[in-house]
Amino acid sequence: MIKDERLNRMEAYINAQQYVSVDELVERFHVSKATVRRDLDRLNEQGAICLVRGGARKKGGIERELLYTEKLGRNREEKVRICQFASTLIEEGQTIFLDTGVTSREMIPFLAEMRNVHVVTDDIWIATHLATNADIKVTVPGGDIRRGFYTIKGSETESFLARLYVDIAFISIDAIELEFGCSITNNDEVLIKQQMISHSKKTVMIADHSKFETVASWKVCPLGDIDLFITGAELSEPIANRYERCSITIHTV
Amino acid sequence: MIKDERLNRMEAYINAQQYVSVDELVERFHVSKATVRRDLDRLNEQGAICLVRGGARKKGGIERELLYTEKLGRNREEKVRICQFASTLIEEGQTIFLDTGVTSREMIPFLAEMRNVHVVTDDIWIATHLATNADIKVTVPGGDIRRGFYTIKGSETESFLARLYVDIAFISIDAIELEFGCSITNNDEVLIKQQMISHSKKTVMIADHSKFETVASWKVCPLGDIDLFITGAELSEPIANRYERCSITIHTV
DNA sequence: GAATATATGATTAAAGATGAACGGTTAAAT
DNA sequence: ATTTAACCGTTCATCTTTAATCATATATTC
Repeated sequence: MIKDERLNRMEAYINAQQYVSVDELVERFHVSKATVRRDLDRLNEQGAICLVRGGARKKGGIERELLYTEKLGRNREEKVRICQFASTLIEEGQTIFLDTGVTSREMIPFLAEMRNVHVVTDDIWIATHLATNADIKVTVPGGDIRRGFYTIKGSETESFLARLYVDIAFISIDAIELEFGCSITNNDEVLIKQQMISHSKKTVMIADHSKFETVASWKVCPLGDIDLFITGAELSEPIANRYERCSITIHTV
Repeated sequence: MIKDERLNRMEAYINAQQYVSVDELVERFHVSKATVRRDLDRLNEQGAICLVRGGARKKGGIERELLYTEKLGRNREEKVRICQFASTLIEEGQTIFLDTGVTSREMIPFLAEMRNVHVVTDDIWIATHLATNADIKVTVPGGDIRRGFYTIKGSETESFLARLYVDIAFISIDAIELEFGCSITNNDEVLIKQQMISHSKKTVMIADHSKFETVASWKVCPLGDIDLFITGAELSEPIANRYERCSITIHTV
């Protein structure tokens, strides 16, 4: 086994077991005590575990896992704010559609705190994480997986969503512009997004401020189709005002 | 094998395995250490993988979850053997169904090395991992997620699978017994498994030896419905023979 | 077909990782 | 308080991995 792999597994093992002795690790990883100690030292330096006499102990809290995701993606902190507000719109007993995308992922922790909510999502990454962490009903449409993006797509997806009507559709988008409306780079998802926009009591767009005043290849809908845009306070005042003047509702958080 | 193909496969293999040593790659691709290193360097430059001492690691966060199950799962090594053999049954251009379950998960690395194969699975954990690691077409049925098990189920799933016919269905099961046949503990999945068994040219059961000679609550099908059972060599000779005498085909690995 | 570029495998020195041994330290048992 | 056993850190010899160089083989280009 590669050293790096051993370190990773050791960390995972310690986290799973709460506490492990050096001898136990020697057995499990087939290395000498000296090496185990060196490994534990290293994990300790990284702040991954807690050294104790005779072995190591799991470090309390989730701070490390957060570090991972924190690095992922631009404007993550803004996305969290957007989703926090978005989640307050959801009421007990409602069915919501959660569109695929990295912004939508930030909804997971807030959905995890809810109970009587039914989430339909075309993102298997989100579905998988909701299935693990949340105690709510999760449904996915059928279809083909778009590699790397975890998106379910295709005719099967479209016919599934055609039969679905939800209370709120949370849609994410690549570009927002007054003239061209909402647009995305991938043609495959146009029909799906359109369907969810028309098959929902309320359509909410979750998009960080960088999406405004840009245009992508494929038009999804005019801005008027969206009931509410949620974006970060980073969106400049003049731009926001210009949209408001065209009767577009933007909520900045 | 030409260089470009080797690089592609190497990348897929590393992504599927999480960690791979230089020696392992030397074995697998029949090239020298020097070449493997050069290949890894190149993949690293492209940002496709992550170099570590002794080999390479999948880029991005290591799937901790996989590492957990790897250690915690019973008979994992046997399951790997079973899946390795099972994967050899798949031919170029075929569509296969891969049933939900921990055994099925071990198919992922072998599927990751294939190209022209279409996988349909009712397990979003498997779908997510194939979407990340493998370069093959993946399809999921629509339906509700069974919490903690990552299984897609419900009437939507059933109607989807009713419209599907595959070359090989790889089914996993909780219990196998001569009289009662194949059975599972969860009623929800009975119909789905039945549908896949009848809607496939060939039905292959992947089950570790501990499943034999046990009975679970819900009958799925008689043993005769299964074309081939694959299990570990741990299955005792007398038991295997008894099944063979009843015209049940068991392949032990 | 010759010249050039690219790919591969062998060799080797330097860096890194490992395991054993030893002495000092700590914690528990008496 | 003393003893005892386990634990920890250090040092050093050994083995593994890496990176660089060179020679050979294979493709490409003109």
